[in-house]
Amino acid sequence: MKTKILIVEDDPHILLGLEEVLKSEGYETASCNRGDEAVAAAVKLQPTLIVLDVMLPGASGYDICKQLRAKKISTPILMLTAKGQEIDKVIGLDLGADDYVTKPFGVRELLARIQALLRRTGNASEKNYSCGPFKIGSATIDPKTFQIRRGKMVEELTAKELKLLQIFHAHAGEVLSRDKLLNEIWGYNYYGTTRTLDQVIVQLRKKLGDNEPKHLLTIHGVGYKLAD
Amino acid sequence: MKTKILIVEDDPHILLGLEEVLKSEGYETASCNRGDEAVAAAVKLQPTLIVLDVMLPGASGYDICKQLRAKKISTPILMLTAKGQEIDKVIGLDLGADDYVTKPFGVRELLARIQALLRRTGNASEKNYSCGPFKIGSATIDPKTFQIRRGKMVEELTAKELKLLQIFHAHAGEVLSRDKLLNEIWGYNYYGTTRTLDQVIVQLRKKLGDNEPKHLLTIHGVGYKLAD
DNA sequence: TGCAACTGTGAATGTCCCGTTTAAAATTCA
DNA sequence: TGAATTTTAAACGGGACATTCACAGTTGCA
Repeated sequence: MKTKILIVEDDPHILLGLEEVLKSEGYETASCNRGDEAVAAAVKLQPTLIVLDVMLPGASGYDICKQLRAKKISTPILMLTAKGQEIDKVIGLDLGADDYVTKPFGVRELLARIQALLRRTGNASEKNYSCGPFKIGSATIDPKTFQIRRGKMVEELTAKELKLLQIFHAHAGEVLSRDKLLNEIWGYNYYGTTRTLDQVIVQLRKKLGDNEPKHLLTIHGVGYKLAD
Repeated sequence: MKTKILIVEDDPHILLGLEEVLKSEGYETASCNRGDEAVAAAVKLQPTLIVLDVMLPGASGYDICKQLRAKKISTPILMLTAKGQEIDKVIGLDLGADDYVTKPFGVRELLARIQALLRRTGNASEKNYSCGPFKIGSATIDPKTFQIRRGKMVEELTAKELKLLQIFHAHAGEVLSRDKLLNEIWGYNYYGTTRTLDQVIVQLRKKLGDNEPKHLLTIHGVGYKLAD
């Protein structure tokens, strides 16, 4: 089944652009250019995801968010906000939007966020990372408890550490570039240094007892790979 | 291969500053100070990324964006805009710029954004070649894991070794000149000796178990070719 | 056959990437 | 708010890989 995206946007220029881009990516699109019709459209069309402008005739994006959540509709919402608009309110739990993009935004960023959102909410075409325990070398990782066990040693994992382990596990044996890992874990607009990743690797090698290293291998100039 | 950045900027002050900064960061730079020459320059120079001022003599940054995208050139574009310029609606969708920085901007911010842009546009150098395993003689090469297997022998490949193998495989049977190989792997302005290539060939023959040699054949005075 | 140009290869050198430590900043939690 | 934890940043040394060197071996051609 195709993923259906509802776009609520009054500027015809942007709307057309969005539709074109999303269609070219294989999404099915529907649109709505008035705020006061958006809720009805969402109910009727049952989209997988909603892209919602904040400034709209009829009703603001904020209102729509609230109304949808009030109706117990939990469709993921990606907000479009202009720079300077108060975004604090948008992402908070009180409104229920799941992510936001500030205009002007790049096509790639938008797509990345849509994908991320779909993935997070479990509607992704790609697989989610499993929640069951798995092993790396002699260590057992349990995503549910954020713990890593090795013999009788038990240690806690941080969110980033766990995620990195899950990615490695899902792509066991494959070489994963630093860039790819950074994108996967830190998101598509992370402006930090690439050394941050090393730090997590260091911690993981310690917790895995991987001193040689035998499991988290460095591929010089490229990235890392997991060898069981 | 060095990352090449094309700077399109008419203010010589800013241009020089940008060039200096980017060069000191290890980027290769090219520049263009007229809008109406920018598209041609981008086509000719094939930069990895374009830094594009909005206000330009000849043609505006907006136009250049459009023209490039119309030509299906998807080089990532970082826009330079003055404060107050109306970029909101235009920059993102219908124009296809990927990010922007408002003047005056800090060097750190600019560099961070360039890095982020390069990262998220996935500048993996070996992206063009297929990712599935392939065979050369009795050896199996797996690009995903950077490994070469021959019977029960498994060895690791370096990035350059893998890339060279992929090129040979993509042009199996063809004679590839040293110059062509050097250009493909080291980039179009590499001033090193041609002996560097030989060294990689030596390593590969070892890892392929190609002693005679039977697979990586030397074409005297020209280059090499792969015979399966 | 002999010369000149080209190539193979081990070893020396150089360069840049990564590992690691330390500390600061951000975040969480009490 | 302040302590504890997590995340990010900066700095530096070691080491892996890339490159060059030197010389022997090979090829092509007159």
